[in-house]
Amino acid sequence: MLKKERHDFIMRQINLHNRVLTSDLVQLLNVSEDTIRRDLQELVDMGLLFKVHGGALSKSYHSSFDDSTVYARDSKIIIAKKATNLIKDGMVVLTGGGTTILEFVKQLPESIQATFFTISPLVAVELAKYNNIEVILIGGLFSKNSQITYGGHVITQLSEIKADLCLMGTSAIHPEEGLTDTDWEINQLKKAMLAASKKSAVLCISEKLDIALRLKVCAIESISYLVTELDATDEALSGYTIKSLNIL
Amino acid sequence: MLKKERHDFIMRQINLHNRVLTSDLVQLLNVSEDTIRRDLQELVDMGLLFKVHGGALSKSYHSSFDDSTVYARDSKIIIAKKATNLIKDGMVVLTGGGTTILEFVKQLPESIQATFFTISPLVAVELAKYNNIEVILIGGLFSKNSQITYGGHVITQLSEIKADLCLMGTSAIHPEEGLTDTDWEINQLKKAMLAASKKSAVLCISEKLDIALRLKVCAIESISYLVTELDATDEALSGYTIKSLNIL
DNA sequence: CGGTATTTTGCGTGTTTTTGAAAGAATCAA
DNA sequence: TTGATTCTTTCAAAAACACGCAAAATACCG
Repeated sequence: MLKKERHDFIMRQINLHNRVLTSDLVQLLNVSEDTIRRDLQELVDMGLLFKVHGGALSKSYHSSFDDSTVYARDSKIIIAKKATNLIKDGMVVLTGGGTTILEFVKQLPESIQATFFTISPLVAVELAKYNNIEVILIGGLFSKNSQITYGGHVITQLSEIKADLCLMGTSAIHPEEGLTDTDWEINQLKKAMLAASKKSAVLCISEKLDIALRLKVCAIESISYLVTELDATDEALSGYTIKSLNIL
Repeated sequence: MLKKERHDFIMRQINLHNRVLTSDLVQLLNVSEDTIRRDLQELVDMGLLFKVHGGALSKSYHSSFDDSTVYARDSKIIIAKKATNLIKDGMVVLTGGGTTILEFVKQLPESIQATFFTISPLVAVELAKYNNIEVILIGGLFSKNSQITYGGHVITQLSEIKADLCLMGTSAIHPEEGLTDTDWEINQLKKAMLAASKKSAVLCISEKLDIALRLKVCAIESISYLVTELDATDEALSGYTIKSLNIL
């Protein structure tokens, strides 16, 4: 393999994952550590990446440090990590959009092997960084507010698929009223997503608990998993302890 | 074997595999290393390939490399600005993906009112920033390399729409060979996109001119506009001056 | 046809680039 | 702190390279 091709390979890895480990590259490219180190140094000299102990980072990663703008990011990371346990190799998963789902994708283990359907372009792009995940983006009208596809076309396509698990963020959840929403289109969409999956998991930060909005998506009996940043035994979750709903 | 034959042979190898090793050529062509080196140098001087230690690479191969810094960004901005003149209020536009298209979107006037179909999630997200643009994302399998949707589902949907203008980036364009590509799926996709539009514009940085790859998309007669960073009267564009093709 | 210029090619020589190994310093994680 | 990993520096061998030269082939011209 030519040096230029190695550089190319490394840059592709960087652009894909925003980071790269020296040791991984040694294995993948089958050359000595020294060669990789020299390659990385040359790429640094060209100003294409950023070297750290153990590997290298994307230059743009440095600037994307303003992830702090994501509201309640710490909580969402906890939720995301818990949710990754639901994904097993070989699964077919359907996901919505939103920052929590996006965080969930980032927390997935590197080696996971699965098929993901999603209505969120941003989630699709993030999922594409995993080698063993097949990504199918469901197309349709693109919503400027929620950055997901919606509308009749999306719902038609959802009716044609059957996933093992549906992962969605939530606007509001309530023990009696179940999942609720304010937007008619989003409401329809969520119903269609639930109908397209055998099981469903709702990712929900604790402050959205015990709230009911105008439009009902489904009862909490229709949900299989509720994932919050709280401990499963937490007082605030007592209203949700029914047999069909796993809290984690 | 004549020199010209060797050159042709080398170029065929390059277009086929995107790369070639000096040592391989020595064996295949049964000449000395020096001869091969001289051949490669001459092809470089003609601007047909890219020489590296150990062999040579295709000029278009170069493209996947600099995604982070966006290769030849200045040129792409010039192209993008020119291309925005093609968009009129009320138009239905179909776009592909790639950094040039993305730059084009960023250069659009704030007030533009139009409908955009796209196979690129990133383009969709960028388009969504415009209030008066309706965005329809065409869904399907998501390609990790090119960050666009592809496959049979995309092509089926493309067959159902009719746009006024199709905007696409390009891997290679040649006066006789027309638009060409190396990837079968992308090739099919581009054909479908062209078929779905009344007119078509190709955005192309000058270094992709006069290159022919393995798979043909269409003849240059099928293209309505060719947008490069060069002046329309530039020498390098002389081979493309046919009646049906507007150069800008 | 003969003689001269030009091109092409291969070879020898010396230089540069690339790569891996070794040794010791620096860094990290527990 | 201690042990393990990772880094840096230095060195050596192999591969690839550039340059000049000369033989062979080809083209050109009177």
